[in-house]
Amino acid sequence: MLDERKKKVLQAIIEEYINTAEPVSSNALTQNYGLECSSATIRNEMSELEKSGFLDKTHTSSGRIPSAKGYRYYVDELLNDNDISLEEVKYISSKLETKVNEIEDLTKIAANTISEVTHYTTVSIGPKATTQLIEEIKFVLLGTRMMMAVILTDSGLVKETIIKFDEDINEKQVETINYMFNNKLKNQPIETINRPLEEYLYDEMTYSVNVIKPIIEQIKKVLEEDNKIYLEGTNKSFDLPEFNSLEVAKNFVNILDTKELVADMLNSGFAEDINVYIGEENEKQELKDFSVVTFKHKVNGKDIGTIGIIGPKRMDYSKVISVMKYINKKLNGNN
Amino acid sequence: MLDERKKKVLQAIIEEYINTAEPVSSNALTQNYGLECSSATIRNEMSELEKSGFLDKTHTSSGRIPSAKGYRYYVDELLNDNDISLEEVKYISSKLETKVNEIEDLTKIAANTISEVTHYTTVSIGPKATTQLIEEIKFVLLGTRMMMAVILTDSGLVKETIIKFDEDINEKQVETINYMFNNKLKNQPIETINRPLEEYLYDEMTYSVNVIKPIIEQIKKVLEEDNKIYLEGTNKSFDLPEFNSLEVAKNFVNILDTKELVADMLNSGFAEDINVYIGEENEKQELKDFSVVTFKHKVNGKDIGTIGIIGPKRMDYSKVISVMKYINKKLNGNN
DNA sequence: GTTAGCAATCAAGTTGGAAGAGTGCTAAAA
DNA sequence: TTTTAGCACTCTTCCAACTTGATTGCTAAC
Repeated sequence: MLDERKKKVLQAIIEEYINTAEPVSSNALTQNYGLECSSATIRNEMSELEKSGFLDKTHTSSGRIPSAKGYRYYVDELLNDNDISLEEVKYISSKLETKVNEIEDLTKIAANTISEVTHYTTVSIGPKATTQLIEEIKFVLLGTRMMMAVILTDSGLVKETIIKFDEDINEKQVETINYMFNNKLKNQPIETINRPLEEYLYDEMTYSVNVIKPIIEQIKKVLEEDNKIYLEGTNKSFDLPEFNSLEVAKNFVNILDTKELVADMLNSGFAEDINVYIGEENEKQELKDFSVVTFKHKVNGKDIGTIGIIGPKRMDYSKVISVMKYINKKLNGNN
Repeated sequence: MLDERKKKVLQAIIEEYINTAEPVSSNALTQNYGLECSSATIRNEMSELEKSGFLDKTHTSSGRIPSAKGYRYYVDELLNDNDISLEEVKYISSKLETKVNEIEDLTKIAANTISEVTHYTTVSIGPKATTQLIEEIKFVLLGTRMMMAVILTDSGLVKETIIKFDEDINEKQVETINYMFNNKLKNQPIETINRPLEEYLYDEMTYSVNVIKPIIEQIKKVLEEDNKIYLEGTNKSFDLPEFNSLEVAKNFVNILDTKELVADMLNSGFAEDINVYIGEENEKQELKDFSVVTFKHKVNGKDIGTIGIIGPKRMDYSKVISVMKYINKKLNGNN
């Protein structure tokens, strides 16, 4: 589709623009990109790349900037997905070796690492519990009218919640509840919790609806609720030249403040891939001036969490994708 | 110190400036503030207020803006701390009636409510566990090498943490650990956990250091760590005219991104009061262009959480303080 | 003590070049 | 046929001069 030199020119323009955030002139490319021709020739190539829609101009006599189509071609065909230095590899490895007790902390550490290495803002979210199996469910009495339920899923996710009662509960009851719920739910998919209330009561008439009902309701609530979203390096974005525009800065803060938007953004990608959404490719209008790169990381074949970068369309896709690939590999390797 | 008319003029200037964010001219005050005199007289008063340090000018022929001293006088002497409408009272009451299972959720809801009513950004943090008594401590086995510890404090705070072991643990051991730790720590202040390792082992030699040590370490860690900080309405600040300055916006994002700074800010206030820090009154340099208002809310005489507003020095102190007082009262009442 | 009137001050917006960066086109060279 | 040099043209950016309008401070009269 594009001949070799056009590819080279396009790649050079995109990389120069990523570095400088300024429209790229034909002259700028003759200096450092090893294109064996004059600026006039490059101008001709640029003109044709513009006609084919890979480049845009801000005004008649300006240099070129990549179009959405240009970025897309770059991401699909031209980028180097191993753009990661030895120092970065070392830094990432040491960060990921941090001992964690909860699997969600791993996601947070990975998101923080990505933000540190790429200098972009990252967002992350834990896994939806609903995709998993209940491995174990435990109840602990706290005081006399309060109980904690701890649910362990097959991929090591731990969810806990407090349940309050209108009547006193004793240790004996808790023991039976423990037995009963594990009996019904152990190694079952999460939605098993939705069985009719009567089924819980059928075997164990000893316990009143007043006890069973709040337990089920609260467990359902905590398993179905969206996970918390963690932001890392919000301020890093504010060092980018794009953020000299107040409108851009404000949109960005609005996006990060809208948790549902961020959650949708993170949940929409395909599980197997690194997902790249460039500008208008984002489903959400609000994101049209930004690029988003996300990936879900897995342990034992189960989704553990999703991490995303929100940055300018002029994002360093090579670096971002390289780092994400490396981290993804490391996380899977580290089981 | 200030005669009645000067007070009136100062109050009028501050309130006008809070509303408009523009330097206030002598003319502007003759319109709406019921000062029975001409602009020339007001100019004379303004001139004297400036000499005493209550007002500043941005340049020789500009209107006046309040100085830090002016704001301080306003907060201490002039403001109306019952500046709250019936709608707001209703809204707040309904929000605070939300049923919560964890006491920290109450802090979050209150912070969110304050942000909604005042249109400023709020930050909130849970109580430091270290100020409380351990009411109960429970251990639950998860799998074979993982345990969850749940600690309940006397003010109803629940902390939980996961502990991993290098050797298998059985239910019998968990039972004894439960007994042993409750025996040593129940109704004790949190720092009791710091007793020498040998003391734990003295009575119960059955358990190896390999089991006891990670438990103690992890519990200490989780009790001592700073609570999560929650932000509400970050984007609300970006609608303020002050945030048309990129520098201000950037500083603001940097502040919110620095969790330690926000935590210090929230933890520094006095427990009994609503604390107001105007501009340079803030301990932290970074906050010198902002005002911070914080309060700790209590239940049963124990600190439950701290909520703060970060906004421009031109903050609507009347509204903010009125709302905080009302919420504080409500939270204590609702126990 | 208060006020009207007016000169002085200063920010902010407007205008009009001048400078500079970059393109597009043409015609010559390879 | 492809590449290149040269040059006119376009458009942004910067800056200085000027205009406008808001507001004060002062003075003299009320």
